Formats: sequence, C-alpha cells, structure tokens
Amino acid sequence: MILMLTGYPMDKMQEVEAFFRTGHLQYIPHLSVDCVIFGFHEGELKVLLLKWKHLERWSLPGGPIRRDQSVDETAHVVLKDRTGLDDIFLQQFYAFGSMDRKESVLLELFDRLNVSNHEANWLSERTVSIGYYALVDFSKVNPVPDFFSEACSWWDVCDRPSLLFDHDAMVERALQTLQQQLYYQPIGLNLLPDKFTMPELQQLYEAVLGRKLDRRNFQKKIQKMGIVERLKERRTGGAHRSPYLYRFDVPRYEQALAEGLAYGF
Amino acid sequence: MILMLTGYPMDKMQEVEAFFRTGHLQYIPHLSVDCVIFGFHEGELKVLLLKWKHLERWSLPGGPIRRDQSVDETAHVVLKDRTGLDDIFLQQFYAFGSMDRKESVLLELFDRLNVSNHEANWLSERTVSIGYYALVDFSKVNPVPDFFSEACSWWDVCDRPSLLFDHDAMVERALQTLQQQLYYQPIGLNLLPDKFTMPELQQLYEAVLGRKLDRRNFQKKIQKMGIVERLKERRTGGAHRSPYLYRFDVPRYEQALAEGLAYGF
DNA sequence: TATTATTGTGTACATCATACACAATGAGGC
DNA sequence: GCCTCATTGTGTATGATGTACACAATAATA
Repeated sequence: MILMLTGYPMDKMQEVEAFFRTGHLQYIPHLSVDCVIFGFHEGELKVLLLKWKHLERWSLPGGPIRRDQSVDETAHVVLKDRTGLDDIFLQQFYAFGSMDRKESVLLELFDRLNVSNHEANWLSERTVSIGYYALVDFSKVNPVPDFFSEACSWWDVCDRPSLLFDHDAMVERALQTLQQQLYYQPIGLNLLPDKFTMPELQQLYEAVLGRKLDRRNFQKKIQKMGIVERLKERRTGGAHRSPYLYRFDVPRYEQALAEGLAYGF
Repeated sequence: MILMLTGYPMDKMQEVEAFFRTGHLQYIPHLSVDCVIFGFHEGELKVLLLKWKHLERWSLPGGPIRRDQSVDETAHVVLKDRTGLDDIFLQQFYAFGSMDRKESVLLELFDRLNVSNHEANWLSERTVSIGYYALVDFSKVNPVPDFFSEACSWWDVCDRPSLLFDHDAMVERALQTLQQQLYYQPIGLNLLPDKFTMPELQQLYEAVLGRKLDRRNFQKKIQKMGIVERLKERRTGGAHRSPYLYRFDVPRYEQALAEGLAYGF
C-alpha cells in the first residue's frame, strides 16, 4: 500500500500506513469510542468537532479501542491523540450498536488516501461505539487537529454542522445525559475561574439546560446547596452595579459530587 | 477438535463444537452482552442467574454479539437462547471494559470440555461487555437453562451467590440504575397481575428501593401520578380487612413512561 | 364473640418551587 | 455634576410537596 498524498512527513505517512494495514493487531476491530466534549464560553454551550481532511465533513473525536487498554483509558488516549486535550474527566453515557452505523464515509476517505478496501477492511464494517462526554473549561484547553483532520474547533451546540455517522444522535444523547445529571450533581468547578459571579454561574446552568432561570430563585438554590462562599470582593469594570465574587467550597463541592444533591434543577 | 462429553445429542455437540471453532466468523470477538433480569416475587426482588456446568459457579446470562445483529437485538437473542425468556423489555445501562475482565474461568471450562485454548482463543481475551437490565413478571416466565448451564434460577438480589467475572458489579450497577429510574418512571405494568392491591404495589416499590415507605404517603403519591384507577371490588380471602383492587390506566401509564413523572420516590 | 393483624383515611408542619417588585450601583453620555 | 440605563442585590407571599403521625373499620381465626 502506498499513500498517494504529498506534503506530509515520511515518518507520519509510515505510521498511518501501518495503522491501516496492521491496526487490527493492536486494536479491537468493530469497537470504538467517541467523545462529546462540551465547553462553555460567553454564555453559550459549545461542542468540540473535528473536520476530516478530504471529506469536508465534521465528526466527533473518536477512535478504535486498543487491545491492551481499558475502554476508559482508550477514551482518554483517543481524546488526547485526536484533539490534544489532556487530563479531562470523561464520563461514559451510552454504547451505540445499531446495524446502520456502517461507516461508509470511511471508504470514501480510504479511496482518497489510496488505501484499498481490502487492506483496511478491519475498519470498514459495522462498529459498536461507546460514547463518553465531558464538560471542560473552554479557556484552559487548546484543541489541535490530528493527522486525519484539518480543523479541531468549537461549535455552538445549537448551531453546528450536520455530523458524520450517527454523531448527531450522540451529541443529543450526551446533552440529555448532562442535563439529567444536573439534577443531582453540582457543576462549575473546573469550568469557571477560581472567582466568579453569581450571574456567571447562572449563565452556565442556563446554557446547559437550554432555558432561562429566575435570578433570585437560582441564588437561593445555590446557597442552599452550600457549595459556594461569597467573598468581600466585587467584580469591577462592568458597566453596571458590581456583582459579588464567589468561590467554590471545594470540600463541600466534592462531597455533593459524591453523595448527590437532594434536589436540583 | 472433539468434545469429550457424553450424554448430549450429537447434533447439539456439533453445534457447540462449531461455536468454539468458527464462532469468530459469526460473532464479533471481544464484545458481548450480559443481562441482569430482575423479578418480583412475594415481596422480594430476585435476579435470574445461570449455573455453569462443570464449574459449579453462577453468572448472568450473556453471550457474544453477532456480526449481523444490532447490540439491542443481540441482547434479546442472547437472553432467549440462554434462559428461554422471550419478548422482554431490555434497557442498556453500562458498557464494562476494564482490563481485568479477562474471563479466565472460561479457560477452565474449555479445559473440561477438551477445547484447546488455541481453537477457542477468540473467546479467551479481554471482553468488553454491554450490560442490559429488565424487570419481568416472575410468574409469567419460565426460565430454561441452555447447553452450557445446569440451572437457570431466581436468587434473592440481597442473598445471591458470588458471581463469575465482574457480574457482581454489574448487578449492583443495574440495581442502582433501576432505582434512579424509579424517580421519573412508573413501574408495575407487566409486573403485577391485571388487578392488584395498593399494598402489593407498595411492596414492589419497597423491594426495588430496598427501604420501607409510609403507607399513606405512598398511596397519595401514586394517586397523584394518575396512573391507576380503583375498582369497586376488593380482594377477599385474606385474614384481615379486604383491600381494594386497582388497575393501571394504560394510556396514562404509557404517557407517564414517555414523558416522565414530575417527581418520584 | 373476642382477638389480631391489616387496611383505609385525614391533618398538621416543615420544606420547597415559583412568581414577583423595588432599591442600589456604576459606567457612559450629556 | 447629573441623568440614563442596564444590571445586580434582596424578601415575601402563595401554592405544592414531603413527611410524620393516630384511629376506626374489617375479615378471618380461635
């Protein structure tokens, strides 16, 4: 097999060729993970997508499962390899295994790369994919596309391109799971700066839930959770009345994560 | 390969031999489903287990995933083949993929069956298993063990034998998922007879949740759900005051299933 | 007929969800 | 310096819900 592409370093090309030709020795065929990475920026909920070279289409970051790695480990490695994101708290949410997830677009890609169907046929059948999601701090990560991708970028969850495979359904299901989780788990730590205002925290909740919340009731509910403490400082520089700054009470936050909240949103 | 067992019909033996020898052509190696089937009987929550021949150990009913079947379909087929249970509403709850789920007991079984490791090695590596659970009417099913099992029987969830593989963890996780589901979904239809009493329904909830509930508050909550109607009849023959009979209002029940309950237990 | 365990029922209290209005603030424009 | 204006901070009233709790009715049994 010779990859008929130019402009790539030779060692990378050899690595990619080996992946197509002998990947079935290292990876379990028909099994993969896909990651739905949510980010929060300027009041909007974002999702991290990869744009495939030669296909001009977008998908979630995903990849096959190595024979010597647990599925959880694989999810972290795949995310790191395909987007550069490291040390992310990933949560499994569903295994997608219907028969119509034949990844026929991959055949098109193989064709563009001059990979024969036969050589890469360990990749061309129906694949069962295990979905993971995460909620990350938009400003603290630096997405980098991998060899197969020409872009790795954030899209508004509600205004994203149509995705390859069944990845649209994966995003919907991940979002639904995240919203349900909001009912009994706190969020915000690792997503907001150390010090944040109540309106900022509320924006985060509104972005995830996709609906507006009442300012006063939101504040009461958060205070009752007992996971934040108000500081003496206020955030200045805004055009209006300065809001107070808050900080997460990390021990209480961790406790609420572990034990669950009595009631949520 | 010759299976050195006596007392089995020849065609069955050939089928089993073919499964070990050429199963990898029909099934996806390293991928399986396991089913946690809960039943309700005499106020106790039960789980359906298989006892392996030659191993004298118990496990959940499970099996490999066919290349031409969706994972959901496979779960139904596996359950039917291994326990005889048909037409059961199965729900996926988690994919188990840690590296320590090498099914080394299977090697022991192969040894007893005189299957060489080499011939069945498509079955002997780490397997990723997708867990499904169901809640079935104890009295309406008739469990039948398959070729590999010498028994298929109900065990009290809280008093069951230690299981093979990581199946103990699977039962715990399935139960936890079922309990969480109770907060926003009704249960009981297909589990109780057409006509049932309020104490019977309460026993079902108590068995699943593993705790006692207040009689009066339970009744109020169920009535507010609007999924049952009280009949004029009472159940006679008991040693004490006759309880009223109830019936599920099926359209409302289905609606609550689809839309979710506002609040639950 | 007395016993006994079980069933049916209603009320009081605390908690929670929700709706809602007005005063304080801080930048920018005049 | 003053006005404007969007934003933040705060409290209360009402209805719904969760929870705790006691006593009368009943149906078989002895």
